[in-house]
Amino acid sequence: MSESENAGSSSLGKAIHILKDLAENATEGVRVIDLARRLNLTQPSAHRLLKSLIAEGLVEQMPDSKSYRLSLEFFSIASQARRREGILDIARPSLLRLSATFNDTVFLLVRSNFDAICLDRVEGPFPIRSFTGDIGGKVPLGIGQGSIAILAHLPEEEREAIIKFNMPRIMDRAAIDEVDLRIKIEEVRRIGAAQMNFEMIEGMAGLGVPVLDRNGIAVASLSIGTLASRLTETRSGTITDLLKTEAQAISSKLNPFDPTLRYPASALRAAQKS
Amino acid sequence: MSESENAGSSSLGKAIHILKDLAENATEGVRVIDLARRLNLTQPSAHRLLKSLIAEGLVEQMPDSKSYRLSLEFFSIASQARRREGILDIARPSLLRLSATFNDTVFLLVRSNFDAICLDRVEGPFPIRSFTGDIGGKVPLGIGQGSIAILAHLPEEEREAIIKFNMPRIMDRAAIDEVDLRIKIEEVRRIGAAQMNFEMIEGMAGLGVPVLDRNGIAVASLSIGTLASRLTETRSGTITDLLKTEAQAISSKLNPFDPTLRYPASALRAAQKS
DNA sequence: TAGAAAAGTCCGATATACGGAATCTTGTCA
DNA sequence: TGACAAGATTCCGTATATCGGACTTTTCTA
Repeated sequence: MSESENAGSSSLGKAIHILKDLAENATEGVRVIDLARRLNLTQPSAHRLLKSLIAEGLVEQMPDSKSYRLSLEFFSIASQARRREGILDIARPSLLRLSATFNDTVFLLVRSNFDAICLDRVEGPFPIRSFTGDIGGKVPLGIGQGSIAILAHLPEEEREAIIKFNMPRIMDRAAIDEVDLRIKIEEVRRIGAAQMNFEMIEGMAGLGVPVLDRNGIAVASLSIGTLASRLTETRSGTITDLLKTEAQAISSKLNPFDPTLRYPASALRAAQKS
Repeated sequence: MSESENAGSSSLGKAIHILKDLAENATEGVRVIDLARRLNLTQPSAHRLLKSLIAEGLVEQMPDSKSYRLSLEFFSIASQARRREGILDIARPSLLRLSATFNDTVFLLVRSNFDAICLDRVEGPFPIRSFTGDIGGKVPLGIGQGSIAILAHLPEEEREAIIKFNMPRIMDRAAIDEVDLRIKIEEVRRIGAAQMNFEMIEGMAGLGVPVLDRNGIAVASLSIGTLASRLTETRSGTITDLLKTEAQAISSKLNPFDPTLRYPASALRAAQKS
């Protein structure tokens, strides 16, 4: 809020802010008044917009309470965006193979502005916690091995801009400062993989490699999440090799005419939110 | 189009129609002019709305061509809607167990208006094709075993309304008429599971059971998708039993205060689209 | 059961979205 | 390669959809 000049005006902008707010409170549902207060809307406006969103099927009112929440229809519509990149179908066999081989959970992350988004994951038998969480989960570039693997393999100029923008968000969520991050990135660039160095989540460990496009720029990453105790010195070498092999296989199948995920312009707008 | 009175007016409505159109053409991307023609918009309007959607981060313009497509940000936002029901986390262990036991792909479908939406799936080693497809996929209630399992265990009045509305959509996608469907539903109600009777997809077979709430009304279904050759007479009995056991386990863990997925009012609006 | 808080509705003023026309850009064919 | 066509983008005066204050109805709470 505060000095946002023309961002939230226009009914469309407000409606989208409502959707984002509902997403953040997806489990409990949201009352009109709280929504209005949070987004600086009048009650009538909030109500009217919610009605419109319901008419379009993106929102529904919870049967018992009066609260509103996102509809599954909305989820279903947006899920189509996942197919956007051919990479989902290309990578899935690799994920299945890797998960079966390691007996661990494997992630496919792709870059989206200043974040990495989990496009797919195949679960191993061990329960794990990760920064990205489930499919659709988002994490700033720089947090987590899969995410760092991408960040480290972006063009320098872009990488610098991302570090600058993300550093506060990173320090907010993980006990790393900029020096740590830069050392880590250098190491990742050297060995072509992000190895678990410090446990960012208690008891958890990860290992990620970038998926590069024809220009050597990262568009995605393959990573595993596992118990720290399972990522021994001896295992991690083999795991890295296998991840790299699959990443290479995916790279070679990517449509060379598929645009890489670059967002020169929208960087501005992303800076506004969050 | 045609006699839509106030549905598509209001910039919000138009913007949402754009999002839906972009979702349908997620892989290729969409040109302004095609969008405008399909949605009966003027070119400037389409363009202006797209710009607004880009400003909000829901849409992005493809770097090489001028085409527009949904952003991953949009996908990430909507993914939160998946957590809406506690059922996702409750059911996941069951899915993992079942998939490991059968060596086949297991689906969790939930009801959404006249459709079933795939909330989760765990893949087995055999490549399969299904009506619902991947997570987020949608199929009319009445097509596919998991979907029929839900339909068969809804209150009679609601079921009739759904059959009436869905029949054209069903005949459009599967070689079934209303008599077939009603016979099938009776059978499913009798044995509490939707067994593969006719191959709706060449070479594929499925088997689904409903997940009931405290009132005995279906809120979801567990189903497996497999090669027809793998669903032998002897296997299907055991599979049905295991599915039922897990479905029962899920039912008992569902929060009894969680509202069931009923949509009495929004049925109207759903009838307008599609 | 009364009082308060939230939900939902109405309506006139006005800010905002609309689309025709003009301009710029991209693609195509001779 | 140049010139034409189709599409993308911008401009701007006008019509209209949106806005919020005030009001009614419903739900919560003590």
